Amino acid sequence: MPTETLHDWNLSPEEAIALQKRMAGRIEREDRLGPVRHIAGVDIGFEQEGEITRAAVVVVAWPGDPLAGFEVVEQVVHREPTRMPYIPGLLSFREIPAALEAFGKLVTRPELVMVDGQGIAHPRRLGVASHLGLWLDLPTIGVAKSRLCGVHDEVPEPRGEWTPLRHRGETIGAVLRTRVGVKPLFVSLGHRISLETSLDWVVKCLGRTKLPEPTRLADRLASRRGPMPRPAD
DNA sequence: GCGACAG
DNA sequence: ATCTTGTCGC
Repeated sequence: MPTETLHDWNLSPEEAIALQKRMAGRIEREDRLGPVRHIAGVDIGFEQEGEITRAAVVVVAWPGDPLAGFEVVEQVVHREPTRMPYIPGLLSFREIPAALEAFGKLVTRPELVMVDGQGIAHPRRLGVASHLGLWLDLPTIGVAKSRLCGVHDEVPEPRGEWTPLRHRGETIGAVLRTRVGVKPLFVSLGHRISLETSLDWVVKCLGRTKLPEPTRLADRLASRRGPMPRPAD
């Protein structure tokens, strides 16, 4: 019997692609967010040769000091059998079911969500951050460590510098230098937020590492790596 | 047809 | 994503 938390994610690649094309039209690319007091970071990891999917969500308080370390308000983990293989362009169908279950365990309702993956910087403009944003009806930002599609110039070295990521004649995101001498981040709006505001939040949440704190914390929790020692001031 | 391809 | 050893730099 279907329940409200059980969705039909068992789609063929063709059906999944058709669904993405339909849902992409519902993505809001302009700011529609209220006061931000909590920011959630989401990431997925795997255990046992990929048999188990592990979704992690970490909620931090805003305002906070990324260099000193944000206050972690809540963090949850959800494990379940992996549903489908990784297929470029269809990542959300592999990761979102587990992510939604993890969000269901949250007591706090974040006002902004950062997702490990692309937002609209996707062939059909519906990366995992956008897809999750629609399901949660929350503002989401896609924070990816590498490129899925699009072209861009070289990014200037200084931290905070960025260059547009373009695809088929439109700007779909930004390639952001978060650390000097380190591969840049691919930032794109997920849902209910503009690219400019997305970049603003990612930069504001930058600590000493390549990833913004919410995503870095979720990344660690998802992969079961313990806390990293923070160098003394 | 060929290469590229988030995690 | 995950696995894994050595290496570079502050």
